[in-house]
Amino acid sequence: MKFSYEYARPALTTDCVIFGLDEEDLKVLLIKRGIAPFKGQWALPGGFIKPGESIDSCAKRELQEETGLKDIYLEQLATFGDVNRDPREHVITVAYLALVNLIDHPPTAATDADQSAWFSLQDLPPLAFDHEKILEVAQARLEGKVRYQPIGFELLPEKFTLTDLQKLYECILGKDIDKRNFRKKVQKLGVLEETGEIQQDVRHRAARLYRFNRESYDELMEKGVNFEL
Amino acid sequence: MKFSYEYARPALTTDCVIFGLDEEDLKVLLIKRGIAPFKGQWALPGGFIKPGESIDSCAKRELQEETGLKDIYLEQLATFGDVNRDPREHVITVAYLALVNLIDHPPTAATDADQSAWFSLQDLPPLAFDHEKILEVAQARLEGKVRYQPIGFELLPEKFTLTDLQKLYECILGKDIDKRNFRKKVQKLGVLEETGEIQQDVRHRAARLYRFNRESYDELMEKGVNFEL
DNA sequence: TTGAGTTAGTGTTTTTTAAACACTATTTAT
DNA sequence: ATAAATAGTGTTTAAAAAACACTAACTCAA
Repeated sequence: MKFSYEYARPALTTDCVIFGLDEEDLKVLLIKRGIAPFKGQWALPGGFIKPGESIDSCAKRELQEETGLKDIYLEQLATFGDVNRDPREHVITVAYLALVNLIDHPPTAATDADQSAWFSLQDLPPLAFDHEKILEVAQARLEGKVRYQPIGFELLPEKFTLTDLQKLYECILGKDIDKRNFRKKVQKLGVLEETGEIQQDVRHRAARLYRFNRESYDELMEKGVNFEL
Repeated sequence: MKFSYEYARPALTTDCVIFGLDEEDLKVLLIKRGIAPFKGQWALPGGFIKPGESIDSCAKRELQEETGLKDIYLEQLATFGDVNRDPREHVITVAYLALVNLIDHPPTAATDADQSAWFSLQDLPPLAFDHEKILEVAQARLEGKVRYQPIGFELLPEKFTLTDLQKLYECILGKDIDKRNFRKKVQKLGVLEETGEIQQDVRHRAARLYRFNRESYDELMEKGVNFEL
């Protein structure tokens, strides 16, 4: 008990909503809590901010410690500060939104004994704290984001087919998209380049593989797009 | 020094970027700091969170204490937590975005000796802390917001002309808009109703006065609009 | 009272974008 | 050879956005 203050201070944590695309499905990474409160329940990865640490660094550190993920897309989502969101005391959490592709970044086991697992958004367990609320906000953000920013880079592997990309949008928006219109629109963005390669080991006609052009992609990320579908 | 913790805790504040529309111009409300650090400099209104207070309540309370404004539109903007943003110690601030119309809510003097004043966004003094950064983020949010949500209710007086509304959009977007196209588009939203009244005391043809229909407005606010201009 | 000044108010055409829609091509597996 | 699976490709129609200029109503001053 070395740190004393004149007034009570709420504790501060970061939590991270990590979305990943797994073949067909948009998933979120959860960890099973090893300690109370909510011991044994699933929760968003996160933890307390350390002295001298910025909130961004805290989010990155916790992400790596608890999931092994690093150098992935991370943006601040919102801050949740209801007085009773943590049964122990007033804990305020800054939530982050992370996107990752599961092929290039398979998450490893957590450093502490917590288990981690990917859950489909349609099939979630009950979550600790107010993490269901946070997850809802994250989903809404992702759905909005997709309409004015390109979003594939973070969720897809380096090389992907146009069908992969379309499925990504269909997952996030939760609706079917016309194949021809989608391709027209996405090609017009000018962020895709053909690799010249095609799919291997598929038992049907192989699709062409594309990659993103990093420069055009970042430019679009900056200035925004209107990508209604 | 009654409150002790095992680990150091950053202090927590809220700050508020309050935009107001003043005749022709979008303005932001600043207060002159009465105490160190940055004594005598202009800053966003805000202050420390109190024990047992949620961050939303803190923002509302500070807003009223420092500017007299209450019951105005307020949304969470983002949280700023760089270690050195406050010279005293690590202070994390949750920033809020507020919108207010200056006619119906003339802000009163602050409760403490701080002065407050409206500044045009084109003509800002140097700000305390990282408040310039926060203001930038707020402007960007406002500019984005305007494209998918109706926004006039909070910034305009109860009755207003179509030209008032157009000027509001021109201020926020920083560009001229075609009068006929604007009117077509805004009328099609279905949130305006004629009051039957016209402007008084103008030295030219008087314009019709409109008001928002609260229900349709809130509905649009909920489900979003595409309002590119 | 007349004319100059000021802002209000109003439609049409053209261009662009979105939406709807179905068949052929290529490869694998049997 | 053929059935099964997915890839790939254009055109037509409908809707939305953009460009564009004049008349109307009122005030003020000569």
